[in-house]
Amino acid sequence: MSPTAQRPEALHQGAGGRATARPTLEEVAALAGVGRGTVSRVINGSPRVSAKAREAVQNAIAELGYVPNRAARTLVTSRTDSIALVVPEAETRLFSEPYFSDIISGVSAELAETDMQLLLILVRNQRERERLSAYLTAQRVDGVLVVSVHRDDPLPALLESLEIPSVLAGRRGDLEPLSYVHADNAGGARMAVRHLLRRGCRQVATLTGPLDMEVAQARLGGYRRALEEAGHRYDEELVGLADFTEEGGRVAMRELLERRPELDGVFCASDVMAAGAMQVLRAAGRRIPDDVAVIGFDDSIVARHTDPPMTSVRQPIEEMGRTMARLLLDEIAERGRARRQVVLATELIVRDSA
Amino acid sequence: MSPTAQRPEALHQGAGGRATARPTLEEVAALAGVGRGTVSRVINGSPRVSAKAREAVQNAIAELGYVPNRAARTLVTSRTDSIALVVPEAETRLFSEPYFSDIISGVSAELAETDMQLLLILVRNQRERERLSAYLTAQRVDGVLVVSVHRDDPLPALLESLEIPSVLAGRRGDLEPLSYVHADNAGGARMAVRHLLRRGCRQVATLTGPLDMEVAQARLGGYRRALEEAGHRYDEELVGLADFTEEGGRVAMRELLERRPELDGVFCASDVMAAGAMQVLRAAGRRIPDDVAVIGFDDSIVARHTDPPMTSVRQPIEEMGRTMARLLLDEIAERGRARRQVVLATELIVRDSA
DNA sequence: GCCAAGTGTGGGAGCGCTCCCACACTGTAG
DNA sequence: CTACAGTGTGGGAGCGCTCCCACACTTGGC
Repeated sequence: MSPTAQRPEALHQGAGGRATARPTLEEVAALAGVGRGTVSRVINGSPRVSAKAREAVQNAIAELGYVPNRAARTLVTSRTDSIALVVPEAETRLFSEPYFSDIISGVSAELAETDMQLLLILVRNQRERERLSAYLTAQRVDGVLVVSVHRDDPLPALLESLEIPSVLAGRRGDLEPLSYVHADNAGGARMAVRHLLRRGCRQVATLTGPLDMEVAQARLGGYRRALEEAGHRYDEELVGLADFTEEGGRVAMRELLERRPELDGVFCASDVMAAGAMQVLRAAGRRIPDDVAVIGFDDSIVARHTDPPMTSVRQPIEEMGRTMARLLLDEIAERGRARRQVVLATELIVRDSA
Repeated sequence: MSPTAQRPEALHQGAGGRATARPTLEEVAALAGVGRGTVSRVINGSPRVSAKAREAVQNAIAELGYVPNRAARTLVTSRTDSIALVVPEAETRLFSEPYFSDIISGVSAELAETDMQLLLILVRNQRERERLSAYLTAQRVDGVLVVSVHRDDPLPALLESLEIPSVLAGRRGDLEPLSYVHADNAGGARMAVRHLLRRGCRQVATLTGPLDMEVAQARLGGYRRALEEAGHRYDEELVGLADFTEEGGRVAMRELLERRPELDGVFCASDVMAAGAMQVLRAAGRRIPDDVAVIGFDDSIVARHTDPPMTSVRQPIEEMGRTMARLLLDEIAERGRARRQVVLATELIVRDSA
């Protein structure tokens, strides 16, 4: 039996193109003339290794092209060196599209320096929720990133009780016990509404997201605060309850227009809602921004393509992804460290709709 | 020493909330009154188990809440039960945004039934390319899905030589040796151009993507074919070379307009290019679609928000993701099976721009 | 000169699985 | 009755690592 035929599934192409078995710690140790323990110490950066031994090992590693076997390491340490990014399916659509890929991009950028791998888990129904629980209970990841949370989402509580390091994008409420990163939604909303007031709007309405999400609440809160600071009364009739979607924006805008035909400004809690609202306004014969000024939220690709181009609040999404990853890595490295909260600034991008 | 203090990192919350060590095969075997081998056979669905033994094992598994340890299994089988989705960073932006999340969504839907996990790998520079090679060489995944390929991309060749099961979204050229799934780009383009001709356009131009990508070539090919089938001459002056981006679309459209002011139709190989082109056309005083009809490709979110709403070619992206996953699972299950190619139909979504 | 503490090292044990060999039982043919 | 194939089963070996104990060798203080 030829040596290469023994375990065909464990072969790989060596540097020379020859099929060779993957080298093990043992082989590295033999080549370097040291014991397994020393090689392991070198690989894991232990300081208790002499310079001479370290060099010999490093040479051997380079020569053999040795790469540690992750499964073997996981088996003994029960670390997995991987983290999960959990995305409730609905969210990939609900959020403006770049949100999703920018978060991923930020997370992945931050992880690039480590040898953590990123697992993507979409949860689209109850069954998959349960699978996720089993998955997490079975400790198959070192930590969890959750892309968005509703107030009654059972996942954060699960994470809390399992004591798995985790970081949320957004929070459930003011007293979120888990670590989270979020944009300054209230501040962004406030900025937007102040902009509307400054340009002379007297009757500023708002289109909200689903109020079981803290983001939606915060944006509504910022709207209210800006109005009250400017001495306006907060008027519930100017608040259109919607759901972040384009169609929702259209419906709510129509109602708003019926209720308060005199409105001259709308702050929308998402760009797509704003796009829907703009269609309705235009259909109703209102000029934008002259009759009604409109501001969106997210500064997504849609904002640049509406007519007129939309003024919108931008949140630093990629930065949020990076920060989430960073917090999570810290929490994994230092189990039981205090949970942390990070708020990132938003920015008003002024275009032509307001 | 209390039993629970022995290996604190290997504890988990049992059903009752009590911290218990994760059960192992051995414990299941003991409870079921059988040997380790029998439990293993039950778990892996071997037919060589008596009904009685199988039932006893299944009860024990349920009672203990046993979940196999993946690392241990990987260590001996050298299967990893995970596949990688490789995304060249640039592409997450280049493609219309839903593309990315729809592919993921399709892949993940198909994987939901299996216990494969999805690893996401973004490659943003040369260094990460090399890390990816090392990663693949170290056999850390059972298969690879590649989101898009350029003609000179070294990755497919690497996958080929490593003989790792893999499926591409798109292909490098006609003779792609790897399995791939792609939309009928040529057919979609042809459909779009025929639509333009049918509505009376006499001078139909096109804006292409980067011609080192097969998608771009195919869409250009479809454009050409439709013209020639209708008895028109293929005129290079009507071809604007661009790069799928909005800014590229603007630039190319301006040049086209200068070269051929009489043009009355444009087929654009992406929606965002079409959006850019529409801006330029409007700035030049052309009415859409009356003076110039415009068609995009992708039917992305942008298409619904341009003014007027854009006619566009839709590709079944989620279905592509599903199909890719399915082909890959087959290839993993049956090593060395023939590579397969799947072409999915495209569809023309008619709105107001043409 | 001795002991104590500190350093670097080798290698056994063991993580939780799958693989496979050996063996005990069937049942059927000779 | 023996022989033999077929079925179901138990458990040893071993995957490649980390952990940790034991040991050799150094150094410094008395």
